[in-house]
Parts: sequence; structure tokens; C-alpha cells
Amino acid sequence: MSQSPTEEATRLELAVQLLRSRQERVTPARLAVLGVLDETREHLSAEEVVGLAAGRVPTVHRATVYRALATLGELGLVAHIHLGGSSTVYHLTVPGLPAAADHHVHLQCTRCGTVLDAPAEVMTALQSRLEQDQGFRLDPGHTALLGTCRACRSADG
Amino acid sequence: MSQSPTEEATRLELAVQLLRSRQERVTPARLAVLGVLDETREHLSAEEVVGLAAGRVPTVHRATVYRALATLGELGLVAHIHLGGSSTVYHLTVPGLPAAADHHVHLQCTRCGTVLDAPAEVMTALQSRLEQDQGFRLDPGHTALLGTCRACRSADG
DNA sequence: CTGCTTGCAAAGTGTTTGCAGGCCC
DNA sequence: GGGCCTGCAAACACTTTGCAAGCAG
Repeated sequence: MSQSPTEEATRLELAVQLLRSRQERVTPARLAVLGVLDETREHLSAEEVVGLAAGRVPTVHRATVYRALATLGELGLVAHIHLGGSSTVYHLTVPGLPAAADHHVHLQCTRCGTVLDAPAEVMTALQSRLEQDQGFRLDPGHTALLGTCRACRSADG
Repeated sequence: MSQSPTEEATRLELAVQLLRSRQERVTPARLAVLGVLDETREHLSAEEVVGLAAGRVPTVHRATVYRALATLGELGLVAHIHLGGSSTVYHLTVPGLPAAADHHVHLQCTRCGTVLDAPAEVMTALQSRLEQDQGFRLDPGHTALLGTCRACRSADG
């Protein structure tokens, strides 16, 4: 999974550094949330983060996790993606790196719910087009694109 | 707005025809929902439909509207769009016409919430690319694209 | 110490479901 | 009439908020 273990170990520390530099408090709850997100390659729903964070800090409360996710989001440490319907999933962002580099676009099948990944670059043409035409700066990874996956297409026609 | 008033008047009737042809019952509640959507160029949230439908049929219940929207959706008379966050908006679809023809893509600003329209064709390249590469059939109008609008960009930097 | 963060519980949204009665066909 | 559709109320999932106590800095 990881090519340099050191880098892995540093992600959390980087986050903590950034918290301190912004005069934000480093609390067990926030560390738990960051730790949970750091250990997953997946994108987790708020409720999943609640569950996993509880595994680390049993006293951590649902509301606290939501507040932590909001705060960390404002600080740019955590980002979220809107999937179809009302589900939102969260993931860690690496402050140093350009967002586009490690981001991919999410494709969600409206029939089976599966989420596929597509390289971020499939959106670049659209992105510049929208920016030129309407002055709209598209955030490519912020929403999942909806449609039908191959499996469901062949199953249904 | 409309080139032939007759066509306008017929939209509802077309919907009713289709309901009957599918052996679906034509009830006051369903007519109210269809009528509300027919009279608006806007896309309405379920709750807005509830409010407006109540203006026509005061006894209509919230749950009934949700059920009607679901049923009409399955029949292809109504479509919905996922905006950012958890909001979903509904609109009438014209059974006869190719969906792409009168559909546009929605761009929602994550700062001010405004929804802009873009021509459907901005998505065509992406659409065929995804279909070729991953076998994923993109439904271009089903999700709003998120980003920052011109006004908010200049306000914020 | 100071006051940002937390835990708790309760309220808020937006949507869904079980059931008995009502109305479309 | 038969059975789908409706109204009602309650349940539901997810998220937010007010408040007092707790802990980071």
C-alpha cells in the first residue's frame, strides 16, 4: 500500500502541526477522527467515523465527531464528497499536495449504489470550459457523478 | 416561453394518458403533484411540492406527495436532481422527448447556494469518455456539479 | 486560569412505513 | 366491489444545538 512508511506516519503529525499553527486545540476526539480517516483508504460516512472513533476513544460522542469533521473541514484537513441521495463521505486531505493530484472523481451507480473511481483528469476539459464560459470554478471531486455501471447496464438493457 | 399554447395544455393530459396506459390510477393527489410541477419552470423540492399541492388539494398529505413523486418517477413522468448536501429537486419530464434535448446541467455554488444552468452538451465529451473507459453510462442531469460561482470567487479570492 | 471543546439530551430536517379506510376503475 | 391509493401518526436516519462541565494551552 505505502511506499514509504515514514510518510504514512507523518500524515497525522502534519495534521497536528497544522492544528497547532492555527491555534486549534489538539484533543483526543479530534485525534481519533484524524486517526480513523488516516487509516482508511475508503471514504467514510460520518456515522462510520463515529463508530470507528468510538473504538479508539469510547467516550467520544456522535455530536463531537460531527463538530470535529466540520472544524477539520474548515481547516482544510478533511474533505467531503456528496454521493447520490443524502449520503456524504469524508476523507483526509494532505495539506501540502495539490488537491487534484491524489483526487479522483467518483462515479456512483444509481441502480446498485457502487462507487467507481475515475482519474481526476477526465474533468479538466469540462472544468476549463465552465470557467471560461460562466466563470464557474468547478470542484471536480466534490460531487459524485451519477449514472449506471456496466454490470447494471447489461443486467437491465 | 411556449411557441404553441396547445402543447402546454397537453403536457398534463399526456401524463394522465400515460398513467392510464400503465393501469395507474389517476387520483386528485397525483394530479395535484403533476399540476404543480407542470406549472413551474423551477425545480421544486419535495417539501415545496407538498406546500403547493396543498394549495390545490388541501387534504393532501406529505407522505402522499412523497409516494406520488416516487411512483411518477418510476413511470418516467418526473425526474429528480441531487443538489449539494441533501437537497433533491423534482421536475416534470416530457415522455416523448429525448431527455437530453431539454435538459441542462446544474452548477451549484457551495458558497452562496445559487444554482446556475449550463447547456447539456458540456457533458457529452465526458459522457462518452466514461462510457468507453469504464462502461459507465453517465446521467448528465442527475447531479448538480459543485464549485464556486463567479461572484463568490471575486468576493473571496 | 480562560475559554474552546466535549458530552449529553433534545430538537430539527427530510423521508419512509404500517395500518385502516376511501376512492378509482 | 376489489384492490390500489390515501391520510394519519409514528418511526427513521442523519445532523444540529443549548447548556454545563472538562481539559488544552
